[in-house]
Amino acid sequence: MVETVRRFNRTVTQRVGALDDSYLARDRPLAQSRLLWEIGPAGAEVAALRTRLDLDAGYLSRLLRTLEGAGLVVVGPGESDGRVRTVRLTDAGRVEWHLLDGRSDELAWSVLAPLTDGQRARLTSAMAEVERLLMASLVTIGPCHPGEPRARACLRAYARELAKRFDVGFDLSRGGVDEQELVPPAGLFLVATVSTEAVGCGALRLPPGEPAEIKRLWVSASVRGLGVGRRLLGELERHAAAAGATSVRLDTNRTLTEAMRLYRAEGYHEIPRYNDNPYAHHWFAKPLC
Amino acid sequence: MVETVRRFNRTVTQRVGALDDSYLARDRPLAQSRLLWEIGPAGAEVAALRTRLDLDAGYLSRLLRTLEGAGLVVVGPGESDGRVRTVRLTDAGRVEWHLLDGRSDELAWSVLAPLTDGQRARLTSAMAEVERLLMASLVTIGPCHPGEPRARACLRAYARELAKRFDVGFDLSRGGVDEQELVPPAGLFLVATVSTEAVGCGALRLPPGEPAEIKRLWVSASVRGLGVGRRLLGELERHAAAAGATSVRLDTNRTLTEAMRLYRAEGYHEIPRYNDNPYAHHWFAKPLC
DNA sequence: CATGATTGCTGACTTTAGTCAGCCATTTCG
DNA sequence: CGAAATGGCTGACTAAAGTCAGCAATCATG
Repeated sequence: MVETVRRFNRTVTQRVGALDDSYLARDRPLAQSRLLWEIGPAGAEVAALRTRLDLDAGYLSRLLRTLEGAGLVVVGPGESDGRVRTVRLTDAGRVEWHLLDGRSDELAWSVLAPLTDGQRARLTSAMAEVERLLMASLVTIGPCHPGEPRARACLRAYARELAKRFDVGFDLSRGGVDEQELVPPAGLFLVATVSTEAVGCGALRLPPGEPAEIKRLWVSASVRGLGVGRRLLGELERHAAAAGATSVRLDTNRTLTEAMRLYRAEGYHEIPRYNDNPYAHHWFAKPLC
Repeated sequence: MVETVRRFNRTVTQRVGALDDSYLARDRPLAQSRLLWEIGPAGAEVAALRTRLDLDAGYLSRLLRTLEGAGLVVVGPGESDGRVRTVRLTDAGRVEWHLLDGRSDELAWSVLAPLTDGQRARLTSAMAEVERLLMASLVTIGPCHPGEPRARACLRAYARELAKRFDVGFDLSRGGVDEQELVPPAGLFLVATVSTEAVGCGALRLPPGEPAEIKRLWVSASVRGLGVGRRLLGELERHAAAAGATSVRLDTNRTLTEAMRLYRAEGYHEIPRYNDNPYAHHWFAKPLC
């Protein structure tokens, strides 16, 4: 199995990667093309680009200056936060972007073209499988101080999503969870990351004299369905058990049906209301062995 | 389908590629590590490294000088051809190579580790499938003057292989094929390549007044079983038909059983001896529609 | 043995990529 | 309000990657 993975890494990653890069880097340096592509017709925030492409702030700034100099993008002030700047493609930039997009299509087609129909179907389904499983295995889960940027990014995304899904909106500060409660030994905050991007989180409170409680369980849409939520939940439970808890409990909103499915599948059962969280409709608990 | 291939290229190629590179490039620059790895415990010829890694001759030379300076390799004279130099790892180089090898194993295992047994099995079989089909689709077939380096490399490999397989050895010059006969309009020489490496060839003679003849059909062991021989044969037949030939014929040695299987599968039937090729035991022909 | 092709090496570059410290503007928090 | 944190920009770097022309050794061939 290890041998298969190694062969795959060697041939596929190297060869296809090189081909891909050479297609992208035809008119301008690779980093510029990649950045231009990543900005996209919808525009993007500079901070988001930095984490997605894992670039040094100075280097990114310089790249943006070059693209701006070439008349391909404009960097303007952010919408809500004046420090976060947003990049948009100009008309010329949009033309370039479509050119890159076309090349990407062309490259993809050149892979499919020499194959028979049957081979094509087998190749694409195998590719989808590899991508899915690889993504799942590239997710690493580890503890993180809730004040760290990665944790903050998760909590922001968590709040943004709940605000969108709840009929009444959502305000993180009304959750009644103090940051200090999520630092060992009083609790734990876990973050799931893919390369440098945070794609999920989960928190555990260990209030003395009360059962352990799970809060802030969130998984980014980009990795949903790969078992990340399950892994986060399991890690939190393991930590709670190690700290001596005999059970964990949690609350949830009626709109979060996937979450409730997960809880039930993992052995949680519904219990009566145990707090006055204004956003909660259901309360669950699970005994720890 | 195109969308699937694009997603695959984007996520897998980028992310795994970057991870792979960061593992390799821990103690020394990436290019040096890659080169060291490619040399391997068995050593390699400089010319072979250049085509495999697609490097500039000057750059490669410099990289070798650096590795030599670090006491990891020794560059010595070639065996048969005094111009082609061979690189071998020193004891220190072998240690480094094993370190890289170990890291590669480690990386592969880190991909498998977070998955369940079932997921692992699915991932590795999907990887093998992708690799196979991708390799097949990255093979490009095109005409090439038989004097070009790529063609010469193929013919050398062809001769080397036949010399190994025939009981009586093999001498290309006794084949009775003149280079000029394989240049349009008198004939055709096709080469199959993956990125810059030649992995197969096939030749067509169109002697006036005689049936067309296929010669020098060879496929590198690295891509055998992916239909490259079939594609080469088909291209040659198509060219022969376009040139007005109504049939093609060829001869082969009794030790080349896979080749004979291919010929029969493609509609060739055995015919009586039509030439005095000292290496031939069987003669085949196929009518062209 | 003279000639031309092949192979590799070296010097002298240019371009890309990446890093780090310091600065300023904006926002958040006490 | 002031202090601290955050986000981005610039200058001044270093290192790596890649290119090109010219040279020397070796080999194939007439």
